Parts: sequence; C-alpha cells; structure tokens
Amino acid sequence: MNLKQLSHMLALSQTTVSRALNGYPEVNEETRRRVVDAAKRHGYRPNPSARRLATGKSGMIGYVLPTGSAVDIDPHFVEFLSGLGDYARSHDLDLVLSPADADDQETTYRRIVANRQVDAVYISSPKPRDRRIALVNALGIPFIVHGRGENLDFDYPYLDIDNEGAFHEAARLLVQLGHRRLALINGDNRETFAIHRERGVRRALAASGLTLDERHICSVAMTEENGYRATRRLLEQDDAPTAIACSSLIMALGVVRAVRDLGRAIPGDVSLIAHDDVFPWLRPENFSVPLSTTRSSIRLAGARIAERLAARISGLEEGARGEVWPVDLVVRGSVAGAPG
Amino acid sequence: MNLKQLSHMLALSQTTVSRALNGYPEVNEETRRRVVDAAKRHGYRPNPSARRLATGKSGMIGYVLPTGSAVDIDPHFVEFLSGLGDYARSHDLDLVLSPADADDQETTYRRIVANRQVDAVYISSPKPRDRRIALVNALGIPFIVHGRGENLDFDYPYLDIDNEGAFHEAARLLVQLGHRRLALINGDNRETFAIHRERGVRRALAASGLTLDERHICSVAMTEENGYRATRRLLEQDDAPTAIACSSLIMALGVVRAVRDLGRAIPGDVSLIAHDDVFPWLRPENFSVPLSTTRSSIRLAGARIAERLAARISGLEEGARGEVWPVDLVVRGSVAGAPG
DNA sequence: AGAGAATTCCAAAGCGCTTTGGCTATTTTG
DNA sequence: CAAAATAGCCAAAGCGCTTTGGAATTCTCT
Repeated sequence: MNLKQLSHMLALSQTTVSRALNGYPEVNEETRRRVVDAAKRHGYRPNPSARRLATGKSGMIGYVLPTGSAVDIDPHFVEFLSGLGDYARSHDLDLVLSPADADDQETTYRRIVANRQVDAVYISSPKPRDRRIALVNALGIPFIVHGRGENLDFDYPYLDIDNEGAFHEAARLLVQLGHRRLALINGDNRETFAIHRERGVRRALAASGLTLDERHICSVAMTEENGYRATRRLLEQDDAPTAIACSSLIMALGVVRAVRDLGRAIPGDVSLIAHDDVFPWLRPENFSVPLSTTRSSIRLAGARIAERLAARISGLEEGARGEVWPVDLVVRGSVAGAPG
Repeated sequence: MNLKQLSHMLALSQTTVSRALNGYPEVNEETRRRVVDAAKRHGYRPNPSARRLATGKSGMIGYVLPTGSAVDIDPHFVEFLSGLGDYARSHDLDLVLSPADADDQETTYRRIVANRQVDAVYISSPKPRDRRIALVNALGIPFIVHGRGENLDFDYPYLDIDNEGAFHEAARLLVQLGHRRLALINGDNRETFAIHRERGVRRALAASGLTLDERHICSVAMTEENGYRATRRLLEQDDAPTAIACSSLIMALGVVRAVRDLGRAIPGDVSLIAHDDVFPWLRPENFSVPLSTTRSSIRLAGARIAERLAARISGLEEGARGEVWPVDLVVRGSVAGAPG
C-alpha cells in the first residue's frame, strides 16, 4: 500500500493525503480524520526510503564505531546502548552503527553526513582536543558528546558526569580517614574522563598539602588484568599507597585479587574506591568486601542523550548546552582509616 | 556532485555513467575508465537514499534490539559487535539497531522488512521454537541465526558453537577425575544454548551411569550475583556437588567468591569449569585459580556472521546451511580429582 | 453585493538514482 | 554482399514521497 493507492482509494490527491498524515494545517479536520482512519485501517506506512529522498531526514541516529583487530569495544557501550535503546524505541528512532577504522574515523563521519544517512550523531570517549568534535561541529549535523573535550575554542552540546568532583570526593574521604599516600588506577589518560578524575584526586590531596606521587598513578586499559598488574606494582613499592582510587569495577576485580595475592587485606591494609557505571551483571555490593564507589548510571546517560538528540533533530534544543551530572559517592566496607 | 552533474560534465548520459560505475558490461572499457576516473577525481558518491529508493537495497544489515527497563543487554553483545564491525567496515556495510519492546519484536521485524530498511538481519539468543526464526524466514529477508532453534519444521541458516559437545567434554573430564556429583550453573534455560549445554552434561554423566540431580542444576541470568547465589545453594546442600560446570565467566566470578566464602577451595573441594566467550577484559587464566574453560570466541562468530550475511545478500550463499563450530576445552588449575 | 481573505484541495515538479526499451553504428555470418 | 548479430550509447520512465505554486470554493466585512 503506497501513497498513490491510498489517495486514489480516498479520491483525494497525494498532496492532501500526505499533508493530512503529516499534520499540516491546510487540510479539513473532517478530511484528516478520514485519511488517518483509512491509513490505519489499511496499514499504510510511508516508505522511508522515499521520504528520506524527498526530505533528507532519515529518522536514525548514528554512531561511528571504531573497529580494528586491535580495538576492543568498551563493555560500557552495551549499557549505554540499553539506555539509548529504551528511549529510541518509544520514539521510533533507529540507531545506525557505522564501523570505521579506528585511525580514520573522519572519512566515515564525512560520509554519513554527506549521504544524510542519519539525522544526528553522538560521540563518546572524547579526548581533550578531540578532532571528531570539531569535525561534526563543522559539518553541521546535530550532535551531542557523551563526555567532554577540553581546550576547544568553541562550545558544543554535551552530557558528562562530574568525574573531577566524584574523584575529588573519593580522595577527600580517603584523606580524611588519614591516608597520606593515595594511588590512582585510571583509564587511558588520553581520554578526558581520566584527566578529570586525576585532577579531582590531585585537588583533594593538594587541599591537605599532599601530592599524588607519579609512581602512584597508572593509566591503562580498563581490564581485570591491568587492575591486577597495576596494584601489584603499586603495593610492591617502598612507599606503597594505603588507598587506591580505581576507574572501573572491572579493574577493581583485579585490584582485589592482587591485594589478596600479596597477603594484604581490604580495608585493613589498603582502602579501595572504584567508579561504578552500574552494570547489571557486576555489582559493587557483591564484592568480597563491599566496594565503595562513585556511582553514575551510564544507562541513564544513554537515555538522556537519545532524548536530547531527538530534541535537537526536531529543533527543540539548540545551542551548546553542556550538562554535567553529579556523581554519588557510596561508602561501603572497602574503606577504613589508614593503617598504623 | 550528483549523477546528473557528473554525466553532464562527461557529455554522457546518466545511464551510461551509472552503468560504467556499477560495472555493467554494455559500456566501452575506454569510456568506463574515463567515468571512473572523473568520479574519483570529483569525489562523486551515489546518494544512498536515491539508490535505495530505486533498487530497494540499503547496504545495511539489521538487528532487532530487545529493550525495556527490565531488559539488560548481554555484555557478550559488544564482543559480537566487534567482530561484526571488523568485517562490516571492510565491506562498507552499516549496522542498524532497531530497538523493540522485548515482548513484541514481531512488529519491528515486519516493519524493517516491509520498509526494506536493511538487506539482511541476524538473530541472536534463539529459543528452541523461536518465533523470530519462522517470522523472518516467512518474510523472505536474508538472515542468519547466531545459535540455533530446535524442533522447527523447516531448515534455516545458522552459525552455532557446539555447546553440547563442549559441556559434554567438560563433564566427561570431571567424571574421569572421579567426580560423581556434578552441578550445572546455566544461563536462562529457555534459550537453546543452555538446553544444549545441559544435554551435554547429562550425556556425559549417563555414559558413566550417573545422572544430573535436579537440585544440582541452576538456570539463571548470567550475573556475578546469580553465580554466587547458585553456588551457595549448591554447596550448602547435603549431597553437595564436587564439581561445577558454569555457563559464563561472569557467573564464575560469583562461584569463586561463594566457594571462598564457604571456606572451601578450588580445586581442592570443588572443581570448576566455565564457558569462556573470550572477553578482552576478563580472562580465565587470571582468576585466582586459573580457570578451566570451554572456549569459543564470540568475536570471531560476529565476523563470520557478517561475512555470511554479505554472501547471502549478494546471492553467493543460498540454502539453509548450518555451521557448527567446535569448542576448545582448555584445562587449567581449577580442576582436580574428586575430594576424599 | 462585491472585494478581499481564508480555507481546502490539486497537479506537477522535484529528490537522485536504476533500468527498460530502443536507436545507431559496427562486426560477424552465411 | 545482404542479413543478422553485437556493441555502445541514450531518452525517459519509474521508485514513493514531499512541497511548490496555484485554483476553486467559502467566508468576512463593508
């Protein structure tokens, strides 16, 4: 059933039927009812390819997916996706993932914009002067950054959590508990979130006249194994830290294992706070010693980003609004006063 | 730059330019060279919306993503996606995720097929008589199932791993080591993979005149917490099992924690074998006691499915070929002879 | 009553591509 | 050498929608 048939059936022009269906004002309410009714009865659905060709709108939001045999997609992505999907479903949006060589995403961005394949895109895991942000900004497609860049000479819309604040709070708590030597097991420090977290820790330490020893800071891919290795290296130093802030629950698994392997205890010998993105399948309260966390649901962020993208597409949101979510500090058994 | 402009520039008709570019035979090689050359020089790229409207082909593969606030997307998905993306990238395929109410995916399947939004789809986590398989089969869109149905009265193309064989081997090893009471901590037993794994365990036990006690079998969502709970329940029974087969590494984390909480040891008191889908961020050899696993890279499966979908789209693959991959049994420290 | 405004509808022109059917040279064949 | 086949190209007709630019009718107001 296409527009031609439907309009013929109603003895109306395609114009009128189209307008009736798309809510244009210049059509009699009575007529509109007839049209809408008939459309529903016959299950008419406008062909999206045709509509897209005519309007340039696709009803899809895009994401450029960095791939390559050496590239691992972050497991956080799936949680983010859950949230995005929740919103997208109820608003008839589809999501298109365009795989791109991790070292050349620009080509892909240009392509999907030039081809009008999607109405908006989002960007995740931004680095401080992320080229992608400037690129999509210049290309003029609606977008939102999940996270933030830094030192960019223009504004842009983003949604981020207060990483600095979160790790500031975490570190401040540890300092208050008497810890003097903190360590930070961080994610890839080319990414902004990691930089912000480090900044938060440093600021908290500085407030008490302390500093973050360079040897007490690790920046690695967020795997269990790296968490383990980092912790061993930290705890086998002369001036081993007595408290660790850790950027992910998965790494925290490795931290816990390493501490145990070394015959130390949490929180007796070392306190631990990790960031929790809220996975359904791994919960901090279920660690052998319940884990204190800075918590922020990445899933909710996904839903919010979808919502804002939809708003931007339809022109309801404009400008370069940045949105920063506060992060909860949830204290559980893994922190205690500094040992002896 | 569109076709009209390009052909005008070359003093050729749109027909000829189009044919030259798409490799049709009825165009002089010399002319084709000129066209291809000019197209490249001017960076001409056919507008996909127009092409799609004309041909009905979209160059995308689809996946219906079950969503809902109570629905958690499996973290395996992201690994699968990595593989799919690897292949898709090098073949200019995009992936469109269509979020659907988990309880009504049919509507979405019908929509994406009717709208010709994608050229092919894949289906994951199938149940034995999965409605989706019959549906897409009837709708006539190219598809491949990742996993298998069961008791379906028609054939269809799929890619699966030998779940039954894998768990058969695992259980057989445990029996050979003297274990008489095995337990199975399985995924949702409405899904085929879980059924197959249980079948494998039962078959191995039966071969030695043993059976799988109903109280020794758990079927739960694959989270760390559920692994923990299941293990506690198992080990606190009178006739506690001395060996556990477990359907995921994530659950295995919970198993290990529970065993430790109960003051038991792996493999001294209980042997453990888990299935490993090969996550980059959690590796069995890094468990406190290195974990024996049945291993199969879900990422490779993703790449293979993309490859086969592409083949089906272009007509290179036809019919209902089922492909079953063998699974490696990797023995590490977590298994030992049955205690006492 | 008649001019002007508003309402309601339509024909036709895109959007940019593929494909059908046909037309002219050139080559091959009996 | 005429007839038939082939090569190479083109004009135009879709694909199914939106939107422009009227046209016809009805309403409003002096």
